[in-house]
Amino acid sequence: MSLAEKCYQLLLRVPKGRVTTYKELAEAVGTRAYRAVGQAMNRNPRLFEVPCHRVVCSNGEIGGYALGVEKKIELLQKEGVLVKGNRVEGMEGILYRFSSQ
DNA sequence: CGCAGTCTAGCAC
DNA sequence: GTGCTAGACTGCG
Repeated sequence: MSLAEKCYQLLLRVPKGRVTTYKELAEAVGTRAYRAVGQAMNRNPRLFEVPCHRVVCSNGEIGGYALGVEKKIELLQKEGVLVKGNRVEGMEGILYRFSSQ
C-alpha cells in the first residue's frame, strides 16, 4: 500500500468539524515526506471519497486544494470549522491527532 | 526569508 | 528503463 493509500485511510478517521495537518498525517503513516502527502492529496483519485479538505498546514494555514482553496474553506466552514482568510481559527483545538487512538 | 529532507509523478534522454 | 525536476510541507539558520 502506498503512502497515499494510508493517508486516505487515516483521513477517513478524521471526524467532521475536526482537521489534521500534513505533518500529523505523514507521521501517522510513518514517513517524513510531508510534501508527498500533499502531493497525494493533490493527485487525489478519490477526491469525493476522502475528506482531503480537512488537511491543513502545521502553522494553521489552509495550504491548498485541488478544487481551489476557497472551495476548501467553504467546505470546512460548512462542517463547523471557522476559517479566517487563509488560516484555520483555533486549529490547535480542533486538530485531530491519530496518536489519540 | 531561504535551503535541505523525503516521496511520487511526469518529462527527457 | 533510468535520471532529474517540481510540488497542497516542515524545520532550522
